[in-house]
Amino acid sequence: MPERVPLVDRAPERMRDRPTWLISRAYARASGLLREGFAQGGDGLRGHHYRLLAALEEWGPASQAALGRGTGIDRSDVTAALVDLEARGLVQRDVNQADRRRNVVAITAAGVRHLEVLDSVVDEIQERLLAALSEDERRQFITLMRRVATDD
Amino acid sequence: MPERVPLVDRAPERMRDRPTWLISRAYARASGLLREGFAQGGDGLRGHHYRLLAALEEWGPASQAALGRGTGIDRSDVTAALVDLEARGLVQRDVNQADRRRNVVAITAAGVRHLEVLDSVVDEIQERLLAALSEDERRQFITLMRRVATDD
DNA sequence: CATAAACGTTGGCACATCCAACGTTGGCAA
DNA sequence: TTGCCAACGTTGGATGTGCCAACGTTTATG
Repeated sequence: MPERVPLVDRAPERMRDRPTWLISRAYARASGLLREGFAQGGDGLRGHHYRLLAALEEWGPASQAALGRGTGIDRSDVTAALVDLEARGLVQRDVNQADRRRNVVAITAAGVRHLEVLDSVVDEIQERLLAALSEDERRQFITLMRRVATDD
Repeated sequence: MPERVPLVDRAPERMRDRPTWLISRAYARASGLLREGFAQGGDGLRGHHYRLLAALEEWGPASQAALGRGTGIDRSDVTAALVDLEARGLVQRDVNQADRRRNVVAITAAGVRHLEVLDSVVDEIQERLLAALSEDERRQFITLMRRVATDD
């Protein structure tokens, strides 16, 4: 009984076509691919690190609280991730002299280079994730997904 | 600066339309709704418990290892969830006398009743999750999602 | 009969998410 | 100016989901 059944179908029938189930399986697959990709080309960094590097590159230097609000990452998790990034020299943190409660966080040149590496890793993963879909279907998927993911 | 921006858009631009990002946001929303629903009508049960009850109701009594293989839940997590379910009287476990390594797990009458409650909770959540989509779009979404979630 | 495999169980790790509390610093109103 | 409150960064912890390793027990296989 080899039971060669895709994981998404190894579920009671009443769950198989439920959006919540499909989403959880897609999430498991996507985060597995991301973890794998980051483990290889990512120097031990993870989703939070990538999000923060990208935010800093696009929005310029910011305080940690602003980063948290902007990216939806909890303040405490921002702190932890920035400690890692700073230890790798990908980010620089200084006390804001105009308001000494705040840090000014900026991406470094090495951080920008690393972000570009991560970008290509992440891009390749999108490709693998949607490999089964045509171009048209990919656009549809993204459009529908945006509306499901938005909790207005 | 109220910044009334949906969480899905509170992200660096390079991430906003990436499937991995949209999936992770949809997952966060779906599991939030499920947690909320289970907390109210679910007696402290969670996804694993629901999956196992549904599997037992659909497939009949089974060993724990078979349940794990059938549902994609790790053996150790199956054990933990069944302990909870048994404590609530929703499931019965007996040693299989024909093979004393195995337990025979069966859903009880109370388990079936509880499963029906959970079913309606879960159904209502699908409705809320896809509220923004038309009937046609929901079918499209499910079709596409199945293919993305499948890691053949 | 000896070795290997399957079973249920325990304990642990990793990750993402979220919350509470603390000391520090700054803004603002009495 | 002073006193209170809010924002900041940080620490520590809880939760849920997913894995994996190891163990003793029991069965199957050589």
